[in-house]
Amino acid sequence: MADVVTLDDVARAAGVSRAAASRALNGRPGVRDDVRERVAQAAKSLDYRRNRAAANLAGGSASVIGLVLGTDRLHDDPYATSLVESVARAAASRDHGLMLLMKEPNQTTSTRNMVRDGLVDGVIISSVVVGEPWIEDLLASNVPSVLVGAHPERPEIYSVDVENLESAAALVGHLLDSGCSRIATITGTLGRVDASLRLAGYRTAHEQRGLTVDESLVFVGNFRRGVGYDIADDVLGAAPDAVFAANDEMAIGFIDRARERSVDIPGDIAVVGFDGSSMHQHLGFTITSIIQPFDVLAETVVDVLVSQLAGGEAPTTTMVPPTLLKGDTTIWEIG
Amino acid sequence: MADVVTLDDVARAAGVSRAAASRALNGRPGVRDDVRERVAQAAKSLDYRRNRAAANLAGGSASVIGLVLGTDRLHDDPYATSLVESVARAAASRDHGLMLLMKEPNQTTSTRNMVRDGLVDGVIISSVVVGEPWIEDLLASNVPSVLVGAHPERPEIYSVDVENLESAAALVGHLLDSGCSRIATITGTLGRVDASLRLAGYRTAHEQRGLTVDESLVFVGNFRRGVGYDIADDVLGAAPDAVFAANDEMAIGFIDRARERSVDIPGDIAVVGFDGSSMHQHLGFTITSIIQPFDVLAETVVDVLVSQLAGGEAPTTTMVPPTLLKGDTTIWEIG
DNA sequence: AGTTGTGGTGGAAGCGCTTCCATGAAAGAC
DNA sequence: GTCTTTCATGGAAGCGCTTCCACCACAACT
Repeated sequence: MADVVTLDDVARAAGVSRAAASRALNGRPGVRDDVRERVAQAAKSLDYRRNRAAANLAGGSASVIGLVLGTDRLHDDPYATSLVESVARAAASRDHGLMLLMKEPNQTTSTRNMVRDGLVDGVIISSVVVGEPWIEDLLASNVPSVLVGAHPERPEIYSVDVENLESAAALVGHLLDSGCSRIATITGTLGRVDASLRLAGYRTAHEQRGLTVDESLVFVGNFRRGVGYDIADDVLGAAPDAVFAANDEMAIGFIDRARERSVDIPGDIAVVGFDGSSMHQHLGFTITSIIQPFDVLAETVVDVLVSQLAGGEAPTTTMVPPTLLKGDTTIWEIG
Repeated sequence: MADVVTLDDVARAAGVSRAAASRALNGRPGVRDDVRERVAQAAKSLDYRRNRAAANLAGGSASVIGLVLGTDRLHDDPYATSLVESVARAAASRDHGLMLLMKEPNQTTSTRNMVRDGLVDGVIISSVVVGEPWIEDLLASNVPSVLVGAHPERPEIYSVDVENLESAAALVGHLLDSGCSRIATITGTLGRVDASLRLAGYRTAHEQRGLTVDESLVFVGNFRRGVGYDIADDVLGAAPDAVFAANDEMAIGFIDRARERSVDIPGDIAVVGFDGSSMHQHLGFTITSIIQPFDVLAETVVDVLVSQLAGGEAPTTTMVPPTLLKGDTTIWEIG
């Protein structure tokens, strides 16, 4: 792969030792400013790039982060897909590599090994998998890690999150305030944090208004579009005047079935989702939803991890503000 | 990160030198079988994992492959999404890491640098980007690489492909043979190899039957669902009795619009797509299409790359057989 | 002037691995 | 029985980097 420019070359060109050059380039203290400048110049003019494998081996960082996904399928999981996309972008813009660590049949070994093998400096973990043995195993190995999505039972782990509970409560609250009284909900995969929080938000909205949740309006889903479709008949049977699906995918599934049965949305039933993923799908309509700001989320999570790697500090949990997407599946007052 | 088991430990436990242990573990010649066995035992019982950064630095391989994507968006690109998913799985199952190298604003540097930085042993490149400067640059740097999708002008580069042209021709041929006479086509992004080949297949099917293509039935698209929708009015204006969209996404867009205009599919117009991605989308119907066998494709492409890295040989171009998906958007004879 | 900082600097060690090369033992050839 | 060939084996070098530590110069104190 052609002649490689090493740190030695840079040091020589700058007239300093390799040690000084290394410090200069890595922003370590103990280098005079003019020397630092001189080294930078030399590096640039030689088109130097540090060998990350060597840096890593010598105790530095390889500048590679792993993204641990709680799923092995991307093709029907807009949330995971958007996360991958955004994190990849954010990592690249910070000159970090992104290693994709998907949940695998051989998860136990695979992901853990990538980390053990020293290929990855730190990991970003989708919080939905916290609690699973292979993740606990990973966390126990003390790799620097940041969760996407705070985990209530693990407040000590760094995390970046949107306000699942509050947002869900606001969304459902809006429905209640605009006159809906029988709001059904299709939950996400129970046991997943985001699913629980969104369900909790649903309950909170009711409680805040002194209302009691009719438990027969709570339907258990799994975040997949298919379940939204399949469960729609049951939901319709409960005669709700609104539906809060824990993500847009299930909302889409529900709407598909409802329309097949000639139910008017939002006329007969208002529908709200979560994630905002309906926006990208050219459905012909958009679902009222909470938009996960994936780009901001990803940039933040990468920044938190990178600063953690650099030994810096950051708030344990960083919140990212979500946005309300006023879609076509609810009725909005004029103005 | 706890105590790390090194090759030295393994060698000591097996009662051999580090050199021998290395050779044994890497399947290099010059080690007696019983020794090889003993080393393997020791490694297993110590739960040894080689440090890939060190291996890489020392001239070995890091067992990391890069996946170079021709897009920076996954969320509305089922093809890219499926590719990522399948390649990640295939790589993991072969104990290789997968570095995601998306096309970036700073593509020129980013991807190239990851490779230069020695983080990646070889790359898998989506052939759609061959010809772009940053890719040419990458190829010129002599990194072992394999294309997903053969590139007609670069037959010398290893590639794995499905028969785009032949499959498209078969699909369109089927429409012609079943009585359609005005088949419109919505092409992919012109300039992309797969788009050209599928269009060529469309023409070939006509030629094979001594028919001439009515050029007013050729509509230029870009593989996105939106364009399928937007261009639908024009397409319908040409009064076709069938439509061949260069991928399922555009077919979906077209169908959405056609149905809004109360066109019966497949009654009034038969529609065929490509990729088979409609399968995963719970649309309520499936589009007659050519299924890209992503898992097979991914495994093959990873295998070709890995064997290339190992210095082995492979056919320059490997073809993977696609499958016909008999969907609901064309009419099939009974039986 | 003598002493104690202070902070920039380079020498050298060493991260864990692969591979070159010299060594030595075993096996075949004369 | 000696001489060569073959092949497994271990010693040692070195991949490119970071960092420890000793060093030195200079400034700021008694």
